[in-house]
Amino acid sequence: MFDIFRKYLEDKITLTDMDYEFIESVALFKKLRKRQYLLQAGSVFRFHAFVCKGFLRNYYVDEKGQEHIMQFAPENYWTGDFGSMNYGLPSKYDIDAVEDSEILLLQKEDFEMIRKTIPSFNDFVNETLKKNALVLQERIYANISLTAKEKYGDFIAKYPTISNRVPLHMIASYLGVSAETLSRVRTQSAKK
Amino acid sequence: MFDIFRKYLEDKITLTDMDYEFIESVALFKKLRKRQYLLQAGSVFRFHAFVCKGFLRNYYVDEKGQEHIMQFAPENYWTGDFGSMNYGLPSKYDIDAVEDSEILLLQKEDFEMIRKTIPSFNDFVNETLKKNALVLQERIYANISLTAKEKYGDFIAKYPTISNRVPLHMIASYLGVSAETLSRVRTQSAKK
DNA sequence: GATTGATCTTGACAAATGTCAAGAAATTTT
DNA sequence: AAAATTTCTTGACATTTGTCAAGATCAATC
Repeated sequence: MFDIFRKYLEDKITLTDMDYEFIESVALFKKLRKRQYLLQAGSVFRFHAFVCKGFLRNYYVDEKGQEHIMQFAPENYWTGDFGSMNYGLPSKYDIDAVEDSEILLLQKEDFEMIRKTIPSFNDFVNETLKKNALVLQERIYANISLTAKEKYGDFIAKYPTISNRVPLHMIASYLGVSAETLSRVRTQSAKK
Repeated sequence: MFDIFRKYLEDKITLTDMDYEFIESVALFKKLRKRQYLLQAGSVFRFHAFVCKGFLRNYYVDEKGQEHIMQFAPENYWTGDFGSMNYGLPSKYDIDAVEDSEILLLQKEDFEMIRKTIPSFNDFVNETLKKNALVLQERIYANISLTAKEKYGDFIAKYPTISNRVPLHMIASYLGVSAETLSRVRTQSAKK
């Protein structure tokens, strides 16, 4: 399972074998069956989670019991909870597996240690955080500017592979639109 | 003007006088009158901008000419455009002054240099990026989950000082709601 | 302090989206 | 293969939100 993570890193930065050995020595691995939780709201989560295989989702359940999907995390994506990680607070989010998955976990402290001792890893983290900010920004733009139809179009254009892998109601939840509206929007688009 | 920035940094990290001297030596300063642009869509912007005084907004103008506010930046906030900065692309956003403002600018290269030579500054950048991600996440949550009324309540609860400083139609634009709806929502809330 | 421009409110109506419910279709489990 | 579960679609209707237009209020400028 570590191979996948190593390949991911090799694609971004150059590390020595020793670096990799160290990272591997502190990495934890976890297999999740479909629908199994990686994190349940209410508990503290102090890991950086990297998806080697499968598909996770990060979502919030409101008082009415409605799920609001904050993030989709397929292979080669990171997930977790910055809030819980940084402030040691109980998480407000659930993370579970949409498909059977294999996850690599790095404890906050180990991750920080790696970041501080390997400059190129630090740059990579920085870069990743900036890219993440860009992605979030684009999502905000879509949220505040587009119609339901446009949101759906934007989503499948940006994430064709994700939209094939998850049920429509999850995309609806991610976009902040009802599943019925999304279903209508889609058949309407297909007609043209 | 540098004093303000120095105070801001002193509050977060400990640097030597030499560090500050170096930072000051590369910093640029800019005064903006109300409505003046710091950045116009179409041009490349390779600065980190820190607001010492005043109030900026970062927004997108769509094909229909509608403004969509991506960020409010009052004193002690950073603004800029990650996309343009990192990829050297023409910006899609406008940034202008909502009030007369004083801005400190750090060129991308200088900023990177500071980050790489001063470890605590690097940690600070990292920390700031993570906090930024949290803020964006919360905004996404509000966008996909709340009604117009709840969005407004959430906004004034989170940003009481901002909501007093900007016209209602800008808050509406930030929230992705029409100004009329927001006006109604507000009088309706006041009645109760 | 008169004028101008910006901001805010309100009404009437239109359009978009949500809700509820039921059944069809597809997928998974047994 | 049958049963169970999940997903998707569709209709009818309610609700929310947007649009357009007009006037009122407020603030800035000369």
